[in-house]
Amino acid sequence: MKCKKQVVAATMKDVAQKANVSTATVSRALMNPEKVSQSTRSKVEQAALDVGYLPQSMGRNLKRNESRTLLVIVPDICDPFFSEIIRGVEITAAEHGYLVLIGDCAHQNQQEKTFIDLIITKQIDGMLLLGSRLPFDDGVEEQRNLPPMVMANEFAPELELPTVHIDNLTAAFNAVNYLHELGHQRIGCIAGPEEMPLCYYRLQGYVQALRRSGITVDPHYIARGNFTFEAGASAMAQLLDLPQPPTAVFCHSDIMALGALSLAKRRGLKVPDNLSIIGFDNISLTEFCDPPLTTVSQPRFAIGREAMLLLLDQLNGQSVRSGSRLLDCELIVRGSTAKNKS
Amino acid sequence: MKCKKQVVAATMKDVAQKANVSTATVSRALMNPEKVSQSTRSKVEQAALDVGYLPQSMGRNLKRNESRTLLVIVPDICDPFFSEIIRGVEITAAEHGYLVLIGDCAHQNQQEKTFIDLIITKQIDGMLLLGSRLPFDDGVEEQRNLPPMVMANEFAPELELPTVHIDNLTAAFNAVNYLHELGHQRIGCIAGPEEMPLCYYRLQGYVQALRRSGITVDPHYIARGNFTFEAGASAMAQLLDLPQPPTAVFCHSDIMALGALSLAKRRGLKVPDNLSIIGFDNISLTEFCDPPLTTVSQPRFAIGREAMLLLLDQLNGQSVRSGSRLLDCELIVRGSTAKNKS
DNA sequence: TTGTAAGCGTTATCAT
DNA sequence: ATGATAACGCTTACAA
Repeated sequence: MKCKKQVVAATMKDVAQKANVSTATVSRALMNPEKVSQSTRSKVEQAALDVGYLPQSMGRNLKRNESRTLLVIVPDICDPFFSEIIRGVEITAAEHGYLVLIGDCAHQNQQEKTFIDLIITKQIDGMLLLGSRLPFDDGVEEQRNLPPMVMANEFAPELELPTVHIDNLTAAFNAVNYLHELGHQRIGCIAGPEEMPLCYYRLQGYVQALRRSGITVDPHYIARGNFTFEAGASAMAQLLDLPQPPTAVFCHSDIMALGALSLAKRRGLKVPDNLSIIGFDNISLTEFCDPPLTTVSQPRFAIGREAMLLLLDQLNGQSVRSGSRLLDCELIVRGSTAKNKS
Repeated sequence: MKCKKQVVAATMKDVAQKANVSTATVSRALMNPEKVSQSTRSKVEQAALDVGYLPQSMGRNLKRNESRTLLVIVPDICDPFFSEIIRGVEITAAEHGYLVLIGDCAHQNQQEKTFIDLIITKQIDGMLLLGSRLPFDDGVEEQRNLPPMVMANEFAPELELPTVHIDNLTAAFNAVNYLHELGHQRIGCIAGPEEMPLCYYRLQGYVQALRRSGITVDPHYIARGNFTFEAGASAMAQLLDLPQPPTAVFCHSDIMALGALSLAKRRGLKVPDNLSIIGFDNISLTEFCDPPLTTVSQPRFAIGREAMLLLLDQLNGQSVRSGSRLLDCELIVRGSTAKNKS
C-alpha cells in the first residue's frame, strides 16, 4: 500500500466535511469546547483524529495577527556561557507553544537591519535581550513601536525593561572577600569593558570588598579586557609587570581567567601556589582546566527560563510579574585559589 | 511631535491608496517590476518608501504555502562543537531570506512529537540534521511526507540524504599514523558509541592505520565512551589497567580526550612524556587545556554553510547540487603528543 | 498595463 | 447550538 491518500496536510475543511459540520463549528469545538454540544464535540474530535488534523499556524497566525515566535538576541552564540541560557529559553517557550529564533550579534552578517525587519514584518511577537543593547540603532525605537521585551543577564536602565539577573555586586564582593580571607592583600582585577553595566557592578563589588577589608584600591591593579582569552592573558601580563604584582586576581569572566591562568603558567608561576585566580560564570571549561578554576556559578538555565516566563507574561497582557527577577549565584571553590604564601 | 500616525505596520493597502493603484499592482510593482509601467513602478516604490512598507510574511507565506523557516536538529546545543556549525547555518540562511529554528535533542522536554508537528503544521519548509537519526519514531516518515532534508556531520545511508561531511576514516587514519610515526606501537582508541556511523568510520581509520603499520589490532585497546568527559576518563582508566597499557591514545572527541587527559594526570602520568593523546573536533577548550591538545580540526562553519546551501538548492527545486559535499579537515599538532620514550 | 476577485486556513461576527 | 460570511495580508488568474 504505497500510495498516500493524503499528500497534503489536513485542513479544517477536511474535518468539517468528515464531521458534517461547518468549519466554524470545527473551530469552536476545538478551541472552545464548551460552546458546542456534547455530541458534535465528540463527532468533531473523532473526525480531527481520523484525518490527522493539526491547526495550520499560518492561517491562525494571520487571523490572530501574531506569529507565536520570539527572538532571543545573543551577543555571541559561540560563547558557551549562553548555551544553557538558550536551552532554558527554548524549553520554556516550547512549553507554552512558542518558537524561538536565535539572533546572533557576533558576526556582521546578521545585520542590525534584519532584526528590526523581523519586528516590522510581524515575524516575531517579542524579544529577549541577552546583551545590554538593542540590536539596532538608537532612536529607531522611537519611530517604531517595539514588541514586548525582556532583558536577561545584562542591564540597561534607560530601556526600563523587566530584567532577570544575579546580584553581580554581591557575587563579586564575596569572591574578592574570599581571596582576602585566604590572606591575600594585593588583589588584582581583570575587568570587562567599561560600557558593560555588568562589569560596572562586578567592579564595584571588587572595590567594596577591598574597602571593607581596609585595603586601598589601587587603579593599577585593575586591568581591562574584552572577554577574550587573549585579553585575559595580556591583562594578566600587565598586572604581573607591576613593581608589586598581585598575589590574587578576580576576573570578570572565566575565559579571561583562563587566559590569565595560561599567561601566569608561561611566566613560570604556580597556580594557586604563587597566584590565586577566580573566574566568573562557571562554564564547563573551568572544571577541566588545570588547575580547575574557582569561579562564580550562575543559574544559567533558570535565567533563561525566568526571562522567558517574564516575556510570556507580557505577551499574555498580564501585569508584568514583578518587574524583575533576582536569582541566586554561588562561589564554586576549586583548585585555582589557595592561602597566600608570599 | 510625540503622536505616531502609524501605530500598526503598513500594509499593501496603504501603499495602494498612497499610490492610487490597486493592491495587485503594488504586488506586481514590487515583485515583478518588469510587469508594470515605468511610471507606476516609481510611483509605487515611492509610496512604499513613504509608508515604510515591508511585506508581511504571514500573508505572503499563507498564500505561497511556505514558511521560509528551516529547522536544524542539534543533538546537544550545549556541546560547543555544534555552535559554529549553527552559526554557519544561520548566516547562510539569513543571506537567502530564511529563518532558522534550533531543535535541541538533548533534553526530554523538546519531545520528538514537537518536531513532527512543526512539519505538519507547516511551520518549517525543511530540515537540517546534525545527528544521524530523524528526531521522531521510525516509520512515521512513511505515513507523512517529509520536507526537504540535508544531513551534516553524521551519516544515515538508509535515509539517502544529501550529506555534508569530512572523511572521518582518513582523518582518523592520519591521526593514528602520526602517533605511529612518533614511535608509538601500543596505540589505544577511545571510541564513541557503536551505533554512531561517525564512530564506525573513525574506528576503521584507526584499525587501518595500525594494519598498515604492521601492528596487530588488539580489541582490548579499544574502549568505548558516550562522548562525555567522565566517559573519557573511565575509558582511559580501563586502558591504563591493561597489563601493557598503551603509550598513545586516539580519541573520537575532544571532550573524551580531555577526560582521558585528566585521568592520566590523576594517575601521575605526564602528558605527553608518558602518554600521547589525540582528540577530535578542535573545540576551543583544546587550546587552553594543559597541555594543549593535538586534535583533528573540522571546518565547522563551512559544514554549516554548505549544508544550508544544499538544503536551499532542494527548496528551490534545483537538482540536488551533487548529492553530497566532502570537506577537508586537518591534524592540529599541539602539546599532547610526543615521541615515544618507553 | 492595470483592476477585479478569488483564495490560502483560520477565527469572529452575526444571523438563525 | 450551529452555519453562513467576512476578514486577516498577500498573490495570481482572469478580465478589461
